[in-house]
Amino acid sequence: MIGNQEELVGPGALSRVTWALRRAELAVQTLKEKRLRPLGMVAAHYTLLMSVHSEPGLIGAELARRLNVTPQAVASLVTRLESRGQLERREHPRHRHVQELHLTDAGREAMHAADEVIADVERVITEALGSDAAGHLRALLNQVTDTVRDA
Amino acid sequence: MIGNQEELVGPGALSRVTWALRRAELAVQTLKEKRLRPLGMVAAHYTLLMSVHSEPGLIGAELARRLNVTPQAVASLVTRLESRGQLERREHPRHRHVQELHLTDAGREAMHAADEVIADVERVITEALGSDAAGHLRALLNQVTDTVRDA
DNA sequence: TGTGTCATGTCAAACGTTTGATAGTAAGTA
DNA sequence: TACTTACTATCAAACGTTTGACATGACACA
Repeated sequence: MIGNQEELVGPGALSRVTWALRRAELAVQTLKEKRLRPLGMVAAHYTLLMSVHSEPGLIGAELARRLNVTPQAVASLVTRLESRGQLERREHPRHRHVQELHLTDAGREAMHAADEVIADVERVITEALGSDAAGHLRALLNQVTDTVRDA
Repeated sequence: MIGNQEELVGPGALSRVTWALRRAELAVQTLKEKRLRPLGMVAAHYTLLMSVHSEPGLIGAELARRLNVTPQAVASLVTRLESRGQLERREHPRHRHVQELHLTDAGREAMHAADEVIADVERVITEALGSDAAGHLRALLNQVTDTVRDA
């Protein structure tokens, strides 16, 4: 019986859910980057701008936790976006050396342009699957996230 | 109407399938790394060993394509795994300066140990979802991959 | 028999991230 | 008030990957 399992290790591993998950995420991410490139933007920039847009005044450390990256990575991105005039740091009203992040008008504009591209990618997927299956997929993915998060 | 869409950009973006996909993949990957660390291995090593195991004699360039990384990244990993004695490069019988990759006994052992960990992560997920939903999820993910790949 | 074309593998440099360490600031506590 | 404790932000170094360029070797074709 052990022998059977041994022989199935190879092919079995390639048909795992986590493998399909990795491939799908990689494919989607690659497409996003490709579509975003003409706008002079990468997915990480879009994600950051979108996050700040949906929660204005977010601070760097909190943003790092939401995006699952290190604070330094956020700082690096923020510095770049700030130098482009798309994002600005403001002093936190209560904590002096804490910085709130806010979008500038240019930042909002860039974000909306990028969001159109991302929304289109989303649309391609949901149309191919059907809105019913797409909703099901989203629910299953969220369940995976919750399951794995406390494992 | 445009106004309505504008206001929905923020919250809408966070409920997208591609967002759920990213979060799930990130969570799964993080768990894998955490479980693999005690074995002195990272997910990239496991993936490479598993690929070579399932297709012995694979060459570097082909491996790079399968894993969606650059040949240089593969070479870097191969060099490390080779120095650990888990992988070996052999001269391709027909093409002299092409290198076939083969697992050593130590490599097979390490791969199996790692696979046990990965299989457990997979099991946690499939049990939480039920094997029925897990199969459905895998099918949906593959459909996403195929859809996005030629878009 | 040359010759062009393609693919593999390697080197070097640039880039972005993580890890580790440090300084500054606010809040809770003795 | 003084003193922890916790959190934020920043600097410096290490690490891994990508990008670009190059040499080698095999195959197809004139």
